[in-house]
Amino acid sequence: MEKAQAGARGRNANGERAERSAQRDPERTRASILAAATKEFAENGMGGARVDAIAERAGINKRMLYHYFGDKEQLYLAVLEEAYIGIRTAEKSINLSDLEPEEGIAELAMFTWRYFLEHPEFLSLLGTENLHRARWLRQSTRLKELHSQLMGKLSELLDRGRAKGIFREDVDPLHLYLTMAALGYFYLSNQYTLSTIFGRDLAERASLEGWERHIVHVTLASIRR
Amino acid sequence: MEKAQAGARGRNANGERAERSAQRDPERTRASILAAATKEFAENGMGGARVDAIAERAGINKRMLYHYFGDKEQLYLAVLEEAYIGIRTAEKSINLSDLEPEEGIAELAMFTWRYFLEHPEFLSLLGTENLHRARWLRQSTRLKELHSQLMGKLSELLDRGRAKGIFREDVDPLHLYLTMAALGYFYLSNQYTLSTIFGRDLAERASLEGWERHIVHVTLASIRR
DNA sequence: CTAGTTTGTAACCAATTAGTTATTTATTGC
DNA sequence: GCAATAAATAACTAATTGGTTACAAACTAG
Repeated sequence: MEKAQAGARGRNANGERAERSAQRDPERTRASILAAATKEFAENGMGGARVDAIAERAGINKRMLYHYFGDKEQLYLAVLEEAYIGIRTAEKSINLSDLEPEEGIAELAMFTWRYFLEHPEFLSLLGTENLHRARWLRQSTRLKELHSQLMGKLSELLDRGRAKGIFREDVDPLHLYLTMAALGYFYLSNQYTLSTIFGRDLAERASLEGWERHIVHVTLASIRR
Repeated sequence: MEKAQAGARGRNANGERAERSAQRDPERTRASILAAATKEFAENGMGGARVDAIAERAGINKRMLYHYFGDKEQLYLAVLEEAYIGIRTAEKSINLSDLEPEEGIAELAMFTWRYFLEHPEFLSLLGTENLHRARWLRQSTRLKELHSQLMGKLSELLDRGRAKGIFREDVDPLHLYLTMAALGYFYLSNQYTLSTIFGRDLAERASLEGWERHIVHVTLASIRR
């Protein structure tokens, strides 16, 4: 091509950013690298992911990937951090304090299940990261505070249920969260081997709906007095 | 080295195999390749595992690996099949028919948990295989019959408990197995990220024992009338 | 004892891979 | 308008990787 078109460039009358030039757009480039990397790492793991494949999926030159993220490992960590921020941010938006304790627990259990169902790449990334014993996650500083909020919410629901006399005295909020998460995570992340060896398609709509009800049932049964 | 020592070779007086030559021993070579491959695939996944690393771990020449197993993918499938045979074989040895229904379920839940705890490589292999949507497991023919036995055992326990009036009417044996497996699998396979984000070491002895009790409690609570 | 087969080794190869260099083009602060 | 800087491309490289070739030693059947 020759010179740039005068069309979509610079700032508009209000001094705000106009729509970016088709030729240069750092934010969009960065975002598309991150999105492409999320897919590639989720599908192939850290060891199986290919930097060239990420560049191609993102429609950018490989050099840009190193420009924005340093190297493959830092890119992977950025992907992982963004994935955690995604679920914890979505969690924030559910309001549990208006609900009865049992309803609140059920709501959180269903939220977790549905989030896992709609974000298979999150599950894959967790699997990959654990394969490597949290080697990269442990380097991340800015994640821990995200999780104390979740524990706080659960503790509050448990306290209210205990005061009402409907929940057991000795429920550990971490155990409760792990129970809900385990039931959703295992079913979805292992659906391929499970469907194969048990000869039942776990991805069918009816099976998925049945498992959601099962999760709520098991979770509540485990904490009721 | 020069000529072979006459020492440990050929057959003994009874015509049986004597202890193998130090120089040639196909069975031992094959077994050590399989053991080394199990470790390498479990630690690094299919994409991250290195054929050279397997050969080195096994203390054999890489050529032998191709001689016995064809290529990397067939070796991986052999590792996976052996891992499944391992757990299903161990399961066979527990006798549930002498136990009361509740005890039987508890026994199976504890067995599953302990097997997972003692065979982390099995969990890793499942994770890797599911990352690839059971691509290799689906090619395996000889695995399905292994699993119908397990379902049979569970159905029998559930029937007896239902007849006794202590279990609910509508329990799906597959759901029951998935519940026990999910609680063990998730805790162990995700222990590294979970310990990191929640700031609690899930591998501590007391935590592990607490989780075993939790699994039994949740499993039984979910099926009791 | 010997020819054929199996088990084993060492060195090699073509393809792939993470990361770089050299260079050009667009954008921005002054 | 213009120098400085940021964004982008294409081509390259050194190391690694899965798989192979050529060859040698050990075992077995007749």
